[in-house]
Amino acid sequence: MGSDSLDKGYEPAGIEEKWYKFWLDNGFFKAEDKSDKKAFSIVIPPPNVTGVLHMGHALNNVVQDIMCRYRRLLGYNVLWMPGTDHAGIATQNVVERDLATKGQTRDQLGREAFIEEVWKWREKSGGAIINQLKRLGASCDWDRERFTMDKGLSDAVRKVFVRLYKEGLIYQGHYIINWCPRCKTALADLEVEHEEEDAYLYYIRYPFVGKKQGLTVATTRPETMFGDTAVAVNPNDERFKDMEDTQVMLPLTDRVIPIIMDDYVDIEFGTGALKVTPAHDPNDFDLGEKHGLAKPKVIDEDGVMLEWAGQFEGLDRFECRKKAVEALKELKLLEKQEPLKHSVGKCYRCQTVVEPSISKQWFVKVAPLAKEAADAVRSGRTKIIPETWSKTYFEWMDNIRDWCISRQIWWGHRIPVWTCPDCKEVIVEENDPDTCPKCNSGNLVQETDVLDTWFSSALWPFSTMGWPGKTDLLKTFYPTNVLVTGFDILFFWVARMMMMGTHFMGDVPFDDVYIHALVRDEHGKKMSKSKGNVIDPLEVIDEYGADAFRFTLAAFAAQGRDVKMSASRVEGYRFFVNKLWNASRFALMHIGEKDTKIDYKKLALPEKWVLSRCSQTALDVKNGIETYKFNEAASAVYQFVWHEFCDWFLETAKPALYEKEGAVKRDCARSVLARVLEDILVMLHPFMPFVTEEIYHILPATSGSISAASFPYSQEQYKAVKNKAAEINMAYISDLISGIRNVRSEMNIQPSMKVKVLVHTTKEKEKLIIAENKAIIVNLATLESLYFCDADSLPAAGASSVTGSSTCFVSLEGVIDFDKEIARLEKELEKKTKELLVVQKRLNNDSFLEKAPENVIEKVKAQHAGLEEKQGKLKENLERIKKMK
RNA sequence: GGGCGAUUAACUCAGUUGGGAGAGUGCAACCCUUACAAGGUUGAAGUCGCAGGUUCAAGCCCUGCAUCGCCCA
Repeated sequence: MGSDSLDKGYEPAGIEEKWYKFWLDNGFFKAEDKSDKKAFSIVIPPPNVTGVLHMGHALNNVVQDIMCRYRRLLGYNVLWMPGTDHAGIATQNVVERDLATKGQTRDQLGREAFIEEVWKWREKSGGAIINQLKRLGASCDWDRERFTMDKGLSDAVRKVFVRLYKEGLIYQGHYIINWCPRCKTALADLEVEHEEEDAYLYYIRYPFVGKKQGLTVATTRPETMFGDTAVAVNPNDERFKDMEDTQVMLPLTDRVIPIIMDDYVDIEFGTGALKVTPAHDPNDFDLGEKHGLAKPKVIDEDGVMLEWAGQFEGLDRFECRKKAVEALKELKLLEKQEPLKHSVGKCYRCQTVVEPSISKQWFVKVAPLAKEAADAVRSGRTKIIPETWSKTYFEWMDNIRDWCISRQIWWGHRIPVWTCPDCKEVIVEENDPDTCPKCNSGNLVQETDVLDTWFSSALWPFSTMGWPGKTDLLKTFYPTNVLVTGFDILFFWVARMMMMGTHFMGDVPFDDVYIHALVRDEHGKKMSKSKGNVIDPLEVIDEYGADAFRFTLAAFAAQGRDVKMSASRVEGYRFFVNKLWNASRFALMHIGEKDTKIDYKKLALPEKWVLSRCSQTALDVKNGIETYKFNEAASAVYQFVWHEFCDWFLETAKPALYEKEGAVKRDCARSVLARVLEDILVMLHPFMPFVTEEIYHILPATSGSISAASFPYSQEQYKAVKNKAAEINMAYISDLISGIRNVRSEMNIQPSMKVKVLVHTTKEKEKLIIAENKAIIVNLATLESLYFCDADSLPAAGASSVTGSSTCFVSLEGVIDFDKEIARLEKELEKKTKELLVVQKRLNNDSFLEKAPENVIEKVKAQHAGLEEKQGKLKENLERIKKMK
């Protein structure tokens, strides 16, 4: 195919859709349940079914896609398991909002009808994110897409619940939990986000019984005072000794409460006296348990004050705070209020301030599970990358609290627990029971709560593969090779998968956990709707193409650092895509179907060099991907393609390609060009799947899809083409050319003007290299002629450039500006002299020579010799030009 | 309060067993040379946060400090 068919610039629109469809139609993303090939598997972190693609998803999935596509190129049987989770609270919120627009509530519908509505919503608009992932190029095995509410996955949830219950690891209890008054459900500790807020610390006097004086307590939450059942002080606090049997009046009520002693109380904070509200504060709850206090609830599920609040009953909790403070002021019981920054817990789904509250909930006893899961990382069975996150993981695992798994919502896995109203028997079974096994009653009542969504997500690595069945898929792909995720769900999800995997599968769910960065805006701020700094990945793809976007993410995905994203950065990589496109366009003007065989004996220096560098780059890409250093892989290939292949190889090959040097050289150049371009496409394919597929199909000697190609350079191939000498010699030639170019530029020689150059060299080897590559030098330095000269016939008026042991004299034909050349040489001489001094200093240091390793000393000596030679030549040239003047 | 991390060129960041400070963008000069002006050539630019210490040698290891960020309580 000729270059006529290729546009001058690469236009991703249309091309991306075409190839994505092609891949799907040809089943390139399908995993085999059983195969002789080596297996590689990843389960996708299931996005919420309500979710839309954001930058975090984009980075997360691009990283996974790079690994999966790379492994396919290596010939692996790859499973990338996709799916979504049912996001209990979030989804229920969405559907309830929908209903509200129609003036309906879920209570009006009733549970069953409501759940039907949710399923309908899911069919219609759920999982939009799946199609958005496809725009990114994600090569998931879509036929296997899973949803946490699917039958199979729900069965797994039941099995796990029942087993944990029977093992005594799930229990029901009356404890203090985090309650969201808007979502009207309990939340796990993790689901509460703490935020610093400006508030007040209120100092309230609780009078001693029958007296005016009293004890002053400090609190940020005066509305909870109605639930106070004690005031606590530290027994070591001098101020309160002898108060053991004293009682105080609870203001605004007619109740009397005791003063208790407990060294939990912080003497320094506030007044040293702590009001104790066991029903609405986790720490107070513990105090209440310890001291046998009553635990009256004063705030209900809607955040409204209950009966115990007396005159304030029926008020919203925050309204009550205001009113209670006013009332205290009037009674002169409010001594003062001070501004205070303190952290307020909010619901992670709706940002409502959570209310700690006592209620009956289901819990998982996590300590035994956490131990197994933590040990798996301690022993190195599962590696967390970057390693520093394992500290965070241990910190949490070692101090873990029981996990509240029941939610008072309807959308989710209903807890498989039934009670018999007749005999009070509790039945926990995988299959719905019809009658009570104890009394045969048929009036069984099922628990109304559902399970936390994370409970089912925790089973994801094996429930998606058919567990509890003993499937081939599990046999082939469990444990998965790696889990890719952001640190924000390290506890929510990774830790819990580790617990469930080790407990139920007897093996960890993944060998590696790769924790990637957060994507922020270009100023490093977290993207958020309220800040208005959100960049929509789909818009970026529309504007710059998925390949450029993917490459940008990979290039910035350095371990342990956040990715700062901006359109201009993506634009930079679109230029790279375009560069590749145009290099290919150029290549296609020259190569044909027959240019597949390289005659290694006939290769010119740049050809040997580019093959050597290409094989090295492939190795660097391989290492980068396999060690999760995607930025290193990306920059290795970027650097090679742009600054070695395009800037040097293509330029050196042009004379041969344009048939100025005969058929043999032309064919050599063609074959190497074809080969290297193909290698480049394959190694770039994991990063830029679309454009590489497009070009691959246009290349004359390729067939089939690039996604089924082989990653270039096996160990043997690498050894065969890796050529250190060629790299050194080519570096010499390019340095020499750059030296001449520098002279031209500094001396203001027009780029189009051809100049004469004489070379004087003291090393036969350099002379040989220069002679062999004369045409290249002439061409790339824009020379009229290039000849050698002897020491006794050095040119009179010319500017000079030193490379190695050779000096190039650029003829300036009487137009030389002596002062300028002198200044130029002096500047360079100064630079080199400085460098030389540093090196000399080291060599003059006896302890360096004595203690440094041999190879380092050798290196420094060689360096010294080189610098000395260069300095000497610069001096000579300077002297000569000064005499000329 | 506990823990983790960051501080390198104007900007964004690389830099792992300690051994001559790098890239991309931006900037300056010149150039539409038959793949690409979304390009090319050349150039300028850094006491590697501060102060000590270990070492022949420190951006890298140790200690302290400063500033910023995140997580947990």
